[in-house]
Amino acid sequence: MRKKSRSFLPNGVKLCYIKHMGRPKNFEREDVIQQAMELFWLKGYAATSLSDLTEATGLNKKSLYNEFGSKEELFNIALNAYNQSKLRQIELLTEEPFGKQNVINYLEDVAQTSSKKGCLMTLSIHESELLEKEAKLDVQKSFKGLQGLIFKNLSVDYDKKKAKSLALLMSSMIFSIASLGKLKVDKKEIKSMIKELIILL
Amino acid sequence: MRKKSRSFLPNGVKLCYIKHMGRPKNFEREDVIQQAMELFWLKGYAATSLSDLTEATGLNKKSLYNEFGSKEELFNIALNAYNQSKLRQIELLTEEPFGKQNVINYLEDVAQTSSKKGCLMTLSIHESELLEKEAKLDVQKSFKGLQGLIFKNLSVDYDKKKAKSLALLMSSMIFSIASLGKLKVDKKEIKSMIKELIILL
DNA sequence: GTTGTTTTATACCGATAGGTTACTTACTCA
DNA sequence: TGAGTAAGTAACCTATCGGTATAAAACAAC
Repeated sequence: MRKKSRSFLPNGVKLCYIKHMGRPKNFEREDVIQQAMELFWLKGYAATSLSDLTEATGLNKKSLYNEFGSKEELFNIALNAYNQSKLRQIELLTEEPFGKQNVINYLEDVAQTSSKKGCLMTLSIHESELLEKEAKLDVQKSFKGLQGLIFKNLSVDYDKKKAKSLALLMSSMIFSIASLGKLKVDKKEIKSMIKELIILL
Repeated sequence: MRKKSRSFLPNGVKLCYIKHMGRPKNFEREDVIQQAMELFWLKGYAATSLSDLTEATGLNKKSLYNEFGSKEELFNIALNAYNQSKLRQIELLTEEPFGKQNVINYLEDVAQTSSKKGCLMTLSIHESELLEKEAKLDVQKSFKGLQGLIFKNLSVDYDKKKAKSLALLMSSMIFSIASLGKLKVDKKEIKSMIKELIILL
């Protein structure tokens, strides 16, 4: 009888099986997010259609909507994943001791990893007229976060006013680099450019 | 008789009247281009629909197509007009004598005129995956032109290698500034930022 | 095997995209 | 005035947009 086999559980409590009921999904959520991210990154939000997404991910529309709710929500999730993927780079700005060397390391890494695909966050900023508040706030917050971290590092070496201006300059270099990437400017040239910039520090 | 009144013309040559035949247009081509430009500038190519364009310009679809051929062609023309409108700024880089002061003047003007709408060229770069060759080449050419002019000015004060890197840095600031504009960063901050940058020169 | 649950495939929805057709209107020319 | 021409209007075209309804398929529990 069932009662015997579950007698170790309190009344009303059921076993929670790892395997869920119903037909199993035949996709990995993280993979799908990754693929969607690549697509949005390449084409932007407006120009990426549901057909593009279903084609790239292998999922059909219904499954996409079951999993993510809407194109917009999927975009927000993808944008988030993109920002997460940049965390390693950002962490260069949290190394002890704080100071301008962290900023130099960060900028050199950004130049080194610059891509011909540009940068999803930069793209989103320019598309922001189409996006809902959530995505707008996301990019706003991401950039402010970066700017703040750079400011914190530069505050060690400069007075507040100068640190602020320099932080804006250094943080906004991600936009320059993203655009140069899209323009297929050689990575070597971008690195030389950054070399010149960090003379300021 | 006609012959008498046109006797001063050679045979087979007709008077070319300023007024053209048929119903006159009730729009100014330049105005329409301007309005289209503003719209593309605000929303980007992909997100600007024909309805948006007809609404903003007052022209109906047929007239738009008669005049400009297609959405893509209109965009190319608008992008061109945008670049033309930036010529005054660019001319700061052709003042005699050539030298870094020209670049400083240019950058300060770019900062001064930075807009919350960003920059149509920068937006187009990030949308370039959607655009046909013509628009791509246009932005490519525009940027190379700017970069070349800045290089020419900096070559007066620096050796070739340094001038090249500095030129890339200074020219790509238009992308940073455009993005900061879209992020609603205060113009005053942008100007302070540029103040810091030109210390390099 | 039956029942319940979840995912999948397919077909469909109204709305809108970019673009065109057919016709009317407004002008020049003679 | 009437013929010729260019521009404007509105209805229409097909394709695709983001999003859904329905039902078959694949699993767990029993």
